[in-house]
Amino acid sequence: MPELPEVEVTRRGLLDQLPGRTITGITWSHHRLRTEIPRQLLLEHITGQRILTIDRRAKYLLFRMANKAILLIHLGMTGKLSLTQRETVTHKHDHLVLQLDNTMELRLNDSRRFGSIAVWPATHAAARECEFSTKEGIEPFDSNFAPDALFELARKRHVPVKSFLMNGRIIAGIGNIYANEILFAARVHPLTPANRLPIEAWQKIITQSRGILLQAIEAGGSTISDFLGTSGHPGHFQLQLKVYSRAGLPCPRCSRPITKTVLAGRATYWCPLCQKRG
DNA sequence: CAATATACCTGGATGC
DNA sequence: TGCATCCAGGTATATT
Repeated sequence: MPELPEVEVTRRGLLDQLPGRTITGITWSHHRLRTEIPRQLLLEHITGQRILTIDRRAKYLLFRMANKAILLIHLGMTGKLSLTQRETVTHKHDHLVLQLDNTMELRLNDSRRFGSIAVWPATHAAARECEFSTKEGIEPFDSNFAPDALFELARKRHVPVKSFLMNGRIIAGIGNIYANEILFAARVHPLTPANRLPIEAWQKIITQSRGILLQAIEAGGSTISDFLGTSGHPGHFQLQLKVYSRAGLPCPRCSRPITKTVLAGRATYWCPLCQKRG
């Protein structure tokens, strides 16, 4: 579910309320997420700590604690973080609950359990973060997300440009919904081999990536079936989607029916008239 | 090394 | 109503 915009919307929702708060207790489910919940590390390094701030890298949230430890949360496909009053009924698939020093708690709900939780103790946090960050791709809002850089990275890659955009080791934060939308906005055919795109096409992709992701953030993200912001409200960018999940419906630009295929296991949509192969 | 397939899960929609 | 099947926003790992 959550791509960069949904993770960023979650981060902003948390920033209103969490910095300055202390985590007074932690509970968890007996299930494992994509990885085992690091229960011992949570107890030792996060319980009793004050939250300084929350950052985002790729689709990960980094909770920076006063003791310099870092709590890392990934939402997977169905993860949602919510800030709720302690007495509010709990839900099936609540896997982590951070009790705060007021009447609230932060709950992680994730039905498919593709999310993950990690704790980096203060003594290793800086090194772990550095190591982690080098493995993640370029941030779309970073200045090094630039045409010449992408052209160079794509030089030896014959994969379709859509797979290239979705490769988190190359570019951070772009998942299936936004890859489809960005390529429509840039008028680039999703099956174009990455190494065949001229520098001008990369420029368009960059401009449209930032435009689409920003619009999506402002719209509170996309709620396809279950994404909710931290206060429980859905996003509404799904109402502005031009091609994603719109197979057979008219292209908003030219009215031709939107085409769908499956690429590397992921649904891929484009307008056969507006998006030409490079 | 690059590209693809597979595995990890639940739940909603669809079809019989 | 029940049951089987397919599909879904992600990513690490194994395999070609």
